Amino acid sequence: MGLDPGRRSIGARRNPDSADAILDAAEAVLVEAGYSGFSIEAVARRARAGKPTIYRWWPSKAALLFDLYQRLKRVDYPDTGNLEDDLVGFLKSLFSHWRETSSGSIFRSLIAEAQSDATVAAVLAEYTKGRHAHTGQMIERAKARGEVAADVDSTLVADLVASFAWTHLLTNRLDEDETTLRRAVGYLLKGIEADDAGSVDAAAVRRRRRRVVGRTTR
Amino acid sequence: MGLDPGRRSIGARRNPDSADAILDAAEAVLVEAGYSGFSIEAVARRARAGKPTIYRWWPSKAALLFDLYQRLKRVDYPDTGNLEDDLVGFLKSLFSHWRETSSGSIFRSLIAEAQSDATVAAVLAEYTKGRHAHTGQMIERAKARGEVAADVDSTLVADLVASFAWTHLLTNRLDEDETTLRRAVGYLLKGIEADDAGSVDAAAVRRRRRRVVGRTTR
DNA sequence: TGCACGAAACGGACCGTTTCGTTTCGTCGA
DNA sequence: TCGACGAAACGAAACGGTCCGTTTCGTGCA
Repeated sequence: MGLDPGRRSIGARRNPDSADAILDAAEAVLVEAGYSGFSIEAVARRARAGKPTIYRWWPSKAALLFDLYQRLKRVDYPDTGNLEDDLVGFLKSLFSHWRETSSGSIFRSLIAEAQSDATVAAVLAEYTKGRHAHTGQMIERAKARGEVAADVDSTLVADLVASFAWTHLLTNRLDEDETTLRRAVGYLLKGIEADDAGSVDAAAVRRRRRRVVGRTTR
Repeated sequence: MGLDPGRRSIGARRNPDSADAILDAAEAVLVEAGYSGFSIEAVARRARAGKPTIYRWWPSKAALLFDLYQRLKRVDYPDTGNLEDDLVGFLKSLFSHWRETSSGSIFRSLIAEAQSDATVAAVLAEYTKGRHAHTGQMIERAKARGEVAADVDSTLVADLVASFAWTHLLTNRLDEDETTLRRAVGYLLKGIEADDAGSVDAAAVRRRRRRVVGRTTR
């Protein structure tokens, strides 16, 4: 929370009831009216608060959304000793959290807001960097167990996983069943290439990489 | 274009110059002022057109954006005979198209707009479904060549590839070099799991799939 | 004569800010 | 110990501004 930055001496303190009422109202407005109906005026009305009070503590609509999101966000980064289960568990946890709380709407709104406000984009980038680090650790653990190749870029893998989650959030597809999640994770872990004949050994299969420069046709 | 639906008899026809001027102005405004500055008023001002003229032909800001996007969109779906090259080529083509024309800004705006307007979301979903079909065909071709396992869900793979593209668009990361793209595609094609010892054959490596039910810990 | 056009204006919503009177709460002196 | 004082936060109202989507008007083309 952006509380009490430049307090000098005496005077009334920030009213925590008011702050709570505003956050509660913000969440309610977002859920009931959606992102398009989410305005500072609407939040103030609902919270029976003055607009200046909101602007005093939150510099922008996005700051309010961020506080709102962090008030809810609790997602598991499982550690089962098996990367597939870790990733599937993470996605399941994230999707249901987004689905069943207002977190989904909030995060969607933040991403949308970031498209028209560079400041929000920067903060969001910082935030997701931290999140990717968590996911990356799951992969690094698997690497340490010898489950994942040593030269794998765990940041990039985390990026791929998060991308999947983001797009499904943005396109209202948070209802994927576990089978689909497991399949998607499976592709990432084991690839989609055919096993060829059973006689060819693994290394050879993977080494068969044509580096054709590939003039792209229309 | 949403042109001339209920024309009855005589009278002045739609002025194509005006339509072009509006689309040109819309593109210019979007590029110069960004999505936050992209308003019907601004477009009308720039095009020296009346707002009613715009509203007459485009029911919403999003419809204008769609027309704008389709005026530019030309992306390659390469067919090199090798899936990795196809996918990398596709991503390269898409990223550079988004980067070097106004397409990127336009599509970003469309996605953002879809977050606050269900109609736009529906149209966008329809559109992307068509695009995924194109990507899916690349995978199906590879399947026909025996390059990809027969039971792979090509729609889901297309979804993963598109997700990567979307997030990079939305987070201003369209400048990935070919190496990174190739790596990302490689993970999807070949997986990230370790090859284990060189002695183990491919099928065995891939068959070693632990289906642990995996109680997720905190 | 019918329709598209540009221009102007409409009421309404929201923006971010300012003004006002009130309330809350440290502080300091009596 | 207590009450006056002042700084700061508060709710309410109003500001000028922008944009929304619509209506009205006069002009011009077919």
